[in-house]
Amino acid sequence: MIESDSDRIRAGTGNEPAKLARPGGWMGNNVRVRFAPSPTGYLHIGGVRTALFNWLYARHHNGVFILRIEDTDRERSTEEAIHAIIDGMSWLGLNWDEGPFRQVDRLARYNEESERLLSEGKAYKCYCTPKELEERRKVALERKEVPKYDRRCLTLTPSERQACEARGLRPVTRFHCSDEGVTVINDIVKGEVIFENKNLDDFVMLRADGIPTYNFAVVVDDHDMRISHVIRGDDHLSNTPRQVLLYQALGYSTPEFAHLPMILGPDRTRLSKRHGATAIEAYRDEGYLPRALINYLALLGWGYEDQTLFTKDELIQKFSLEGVGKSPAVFDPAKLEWMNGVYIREFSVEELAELIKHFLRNAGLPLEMYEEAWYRKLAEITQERLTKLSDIVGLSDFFFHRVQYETGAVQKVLKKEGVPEVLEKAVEILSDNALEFYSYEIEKRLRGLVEEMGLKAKLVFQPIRVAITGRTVSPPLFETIELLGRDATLERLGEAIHLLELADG
RNA sequence: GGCGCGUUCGUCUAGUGGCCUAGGACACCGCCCUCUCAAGGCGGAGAUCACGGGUUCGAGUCCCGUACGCGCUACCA
Repeated sequence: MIESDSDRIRAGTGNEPAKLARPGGWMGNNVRVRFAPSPTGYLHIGGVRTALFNWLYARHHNGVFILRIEDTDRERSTEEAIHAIIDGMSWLGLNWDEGPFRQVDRLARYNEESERLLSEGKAYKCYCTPKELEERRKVALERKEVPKYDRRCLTLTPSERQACEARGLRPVTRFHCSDEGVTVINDIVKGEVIFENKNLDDFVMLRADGIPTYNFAVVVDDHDMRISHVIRGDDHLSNTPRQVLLYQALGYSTPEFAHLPMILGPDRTRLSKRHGATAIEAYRDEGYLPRALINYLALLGWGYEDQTLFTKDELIQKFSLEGVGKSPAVFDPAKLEWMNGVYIREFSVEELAELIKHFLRNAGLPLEMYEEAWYRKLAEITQERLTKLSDIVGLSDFFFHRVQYETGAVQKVLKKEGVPEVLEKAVEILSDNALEFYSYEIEKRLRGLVEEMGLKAKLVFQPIRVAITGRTVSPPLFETIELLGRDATLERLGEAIHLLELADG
């Protein structure tokens, strides 16, 4: 999907507006949507959900999905974050048709539109310093007044302006909002929302260094990129009237808006770093599957009848903005885990074996100890026990190194009456060369032992399990023995017997 | 403070005026299966649809108010 990150990122470079492909005219539709993250941190769950809804909407309508990096915050934007976004989207299979565009590459274009507004008297230069602004805001707040910019620079005379310039003050450009009337947003998910213009103030559209602020850049970009539907988090709803006013001032037609409800943490505040792993990479590293993440995230804010499991194609086919709910959703890791397990169980053993090896390798285990076929068997016996792929490590690391007894396992299982005898008999059985070392044969013989000793099966199998795995919980015993191999099994049994003798003496 | 949005089982949701004595999924509990853990099967508990008023023959569904939560109110996005 990505030919070369750097090439892609440069796609919008130049002093001219980025070249934008024509809409997919052959289908006769013009749905063009975008995901526009700011690269100020990693790609998080909330962002992915927004990206996903945009992507689904585009794919459902055979439209165009655009990736745009909103990097106008020069302080906090990083190249690293841009790569994290690109990698994350690629990994999830949320492929984009145009971009990634970067706003820093389009500075000349914002400036051009800003000049136009300036010359039409719809915007003005403001020389107030951040410090002064901050001070006035504080005072207003103390007096319980609404902290609004007082427009003192709106009426600056040319000579006053010159005086400011002479003092070395670098102006920002403010958009002049009308106090009259109302701005109505017809939001696809929220419905009609009415804002009184008098509650808006003259916000900064171009900073002193010529870099646009969000509200301005987003409008120019969405227009230039001919975005038909702006689908984004509803934290942007309150900003929408400012943008609509800009659309009108610039003579642009407005797109459709669809504001998605937020994703919340368990404390019901917007999901963030504070809530633990929210970076998409963290989920990838823990062994969550893209299809599980996508399925789960699709259900956060959207639903389709009673269905909970969806393939990507079904999602594309069934998704609609009308099906998006209005209220925020709490992110539930437990349900994601369950769903991930469901998808893990759908893999063939060949597929799962490959995935599993990757995680074992990352854990530093010596993969070369075993052959291909061995890993397929491992996959087979662990498949229904995995909820995340990384679980494979804790479930099977004992195959790769000496037994480390789990705390309590020895006391609870091994140091019980009759255990040495059980283990010794097991050694006897398993060292019999007439025994073909396959789980089925092993099971037959060991069950014979159970019968012979007249014990409950558990009392025979649990000691053996602890002896060879060090744990009270493991994959099925007979398969585990087969996979461990005769030598290692006998060795471990022997060690356990020895351990018990020492304890006795 | 102002403005905006939201409110159905613990969680995600179905529900668009009568089919709702409110359905499904996760989580939880019990039973079955069973060498452990899972997976699977069966069953259970869990929501006076935030609260209060209306409209209507009839409201979770429409209207108004209140409460609570969240968001915006930056030379962040």
